[in-house]
Amino acid sequence: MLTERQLFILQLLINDYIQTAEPVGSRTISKREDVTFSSATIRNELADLEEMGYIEKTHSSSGRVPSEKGYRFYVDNLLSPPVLSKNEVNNIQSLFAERMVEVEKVIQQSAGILSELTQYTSIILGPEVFETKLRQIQIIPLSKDTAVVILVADSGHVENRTMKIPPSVSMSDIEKVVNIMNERLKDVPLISLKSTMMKEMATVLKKHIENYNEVNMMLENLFLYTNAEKVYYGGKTNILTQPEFKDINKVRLLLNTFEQDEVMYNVLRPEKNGIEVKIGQENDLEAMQNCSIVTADYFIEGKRMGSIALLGPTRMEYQRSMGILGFLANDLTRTLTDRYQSFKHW
Amino acid sequence: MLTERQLFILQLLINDYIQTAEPVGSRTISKREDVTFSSATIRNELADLEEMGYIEKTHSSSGRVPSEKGYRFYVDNLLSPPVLSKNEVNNIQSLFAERMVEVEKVIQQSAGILSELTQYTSIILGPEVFETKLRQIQIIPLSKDTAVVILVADSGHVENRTMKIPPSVSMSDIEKVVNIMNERLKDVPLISLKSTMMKEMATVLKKHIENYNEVNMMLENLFLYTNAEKVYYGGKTNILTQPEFKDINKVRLLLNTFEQDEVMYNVLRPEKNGIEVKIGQENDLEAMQNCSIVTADYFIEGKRMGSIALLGPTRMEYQRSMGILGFLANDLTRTLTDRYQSFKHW
DNA sequence: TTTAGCACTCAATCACTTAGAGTGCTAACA
DNA sequence: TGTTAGCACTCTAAGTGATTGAGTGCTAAA
Repeated sequence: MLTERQLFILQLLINDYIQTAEPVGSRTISKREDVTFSSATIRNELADLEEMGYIEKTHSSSGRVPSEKGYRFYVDNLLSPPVLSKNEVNNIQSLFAERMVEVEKVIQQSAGILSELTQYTSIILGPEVFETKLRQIQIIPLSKDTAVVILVADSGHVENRTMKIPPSVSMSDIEKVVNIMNERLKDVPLISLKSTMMKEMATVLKKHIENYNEVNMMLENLFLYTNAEKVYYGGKTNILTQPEFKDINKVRLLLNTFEQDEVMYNVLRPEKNGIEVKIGQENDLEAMQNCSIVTADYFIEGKRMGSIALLGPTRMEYQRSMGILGFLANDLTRTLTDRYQSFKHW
Repeated sequence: MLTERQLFILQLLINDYIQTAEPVGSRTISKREDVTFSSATIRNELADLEEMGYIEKTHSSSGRVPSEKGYRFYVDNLLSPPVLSKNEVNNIQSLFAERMVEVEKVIQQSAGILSELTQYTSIILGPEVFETKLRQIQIIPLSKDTAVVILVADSGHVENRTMKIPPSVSMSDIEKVVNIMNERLKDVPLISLKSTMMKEMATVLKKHIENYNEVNMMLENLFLYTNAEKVYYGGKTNILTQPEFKDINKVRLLLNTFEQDEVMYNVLRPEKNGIEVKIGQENDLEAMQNCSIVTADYFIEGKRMGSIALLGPTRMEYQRSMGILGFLANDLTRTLTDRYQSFKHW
């Protein structure tokens, strides 16, 4: 168990290190005005804290640096509830005051604000297709053997893909299929479009359509990609300003990871509700083992729709980051729920 | 005027420097088996070449490095017509053999291949809206005051935006507007949609629509953004492996530039036809003044549709890059023209 | 005109020193 | 018994000087 004083010293040390990125020595701590005991006492305490694994030395005569265990303890036990500055609150609220029409834009802007306020990299996972439902499906022919299929979701999200039409399938068949789809698939969640289609439509299609097999193949291809959520970034290169990223190879590794959406999905899919912090090695990805990620979820009508995150060095301003992130997640939840209800109850 | 031998030496020097990234000395050159004269002779020649500004020293007793003038001369006069290896040709052609349906995908894959073959960063400017024409316009209501507008171009390109509908405008009005638009705006190039609309539709609209002013405002907003071409990247971080990018600030500057599409449009819009090379300071952007860019255009039915580019250090493998780029531009032109014709003559 | 030879320059590297920040330990003190 | 002053010790960072080697420019001879 840690004594009061050890807690205090650990807190001071981590705060100092977060600011300076330099190992913190006993003298530095003792010079603070709210510290009454001497550097020698602090040395003793530091030795104990080190023995317990909360702090480390970079070399035998260096100051101390928080270990990951130390950060974990700090985040779990030593943070006071975050207070946002007026400026920060204004910044965020003026964003939502704008009442932008497009969800994509709201999210992109949120990412921008997050990274601007924190100087870290912000990552937002767009609303999951999970909950959005099909509003309408349309097919527009482009040439004798290609057409564009357009799916409109009730969230206003539009997806389109170009597809090849086998020669054996006639345009009137296609029209029939589309009509049937619009009847049967309306309000089906995008995510289960494929399975619902296979179940619900097979018999109907067989009855009305000549070339059932070709059509079926075509439709299978159409819904092949569960077109996953988009990942939005703000301040992608902000993280490069951190001294821990002077090594260009780390940078490359990280930036490459950013490009792989599938990988990022997993990074952002939090394991528990609320604000979650992953510190250093707690991240599975090699590229992120010098980083910490703070994630929060946003909701629509109480259902989790996506998440927003801040990526910084392990030496991250956790308190402030968590505060800003939580606040924005709330506003995002409120805004999107409002909007969704206006769509739904229409 | 340069003598034969000076040309030869300059060529050797640049080739060597492109490979090694190290200043080249007279001895290094003299050791090559196709060099018959001594290092002392080469020193004299190097001194002359330096005086003429084709090469530089990094310090008073260092080997020589090509100047930008030197690279320029090299590119303009010393390159033999590029020969692609079988492997390279196969790689590129197997890409186009796939016959992907979506233009976006073709382009994305091209970017991938380019960066893989060259280890530089590839940048492709998607087909310009310039030549593609409107095929159909659709409006799908989302709630009582919002709707999604979908524009489908004859290239298969789909654009959509969500818009607010003023309360004074009725759904039937909207339908009328859409009908009129589909009549009048079909086959109008996307780029001139707005102006054509203003000219052609004003009188018709006034006649048929009650709230002409509101509707007009709405439409103006709709076409406000000339939704510009997309920029595709391959190997965004490849350039970081080059030794000239060990400075993290240069990296940041460059990567930030990549994020700004509008800036990149100008980078990629070439001044003349054919394969163009911009070396170092010839680039306007500060972030790219250590870089060279090779650009080539691709065409549809003889009309320029976009460009593809390779970004590397000034010490770039110009000959190979130009070869690969030109070859791919050709194939892209062929593929897209084929496809476009199948759309157009349908 | 070419080349061998030589003096000279400079960056890079290594060994060495010094300064300073930090530690751990011990002994004295409250 | 907990705290602190004092001191020896450690290690890094920064600076100095010597050495090496790759390179140059110049000169004089072939």
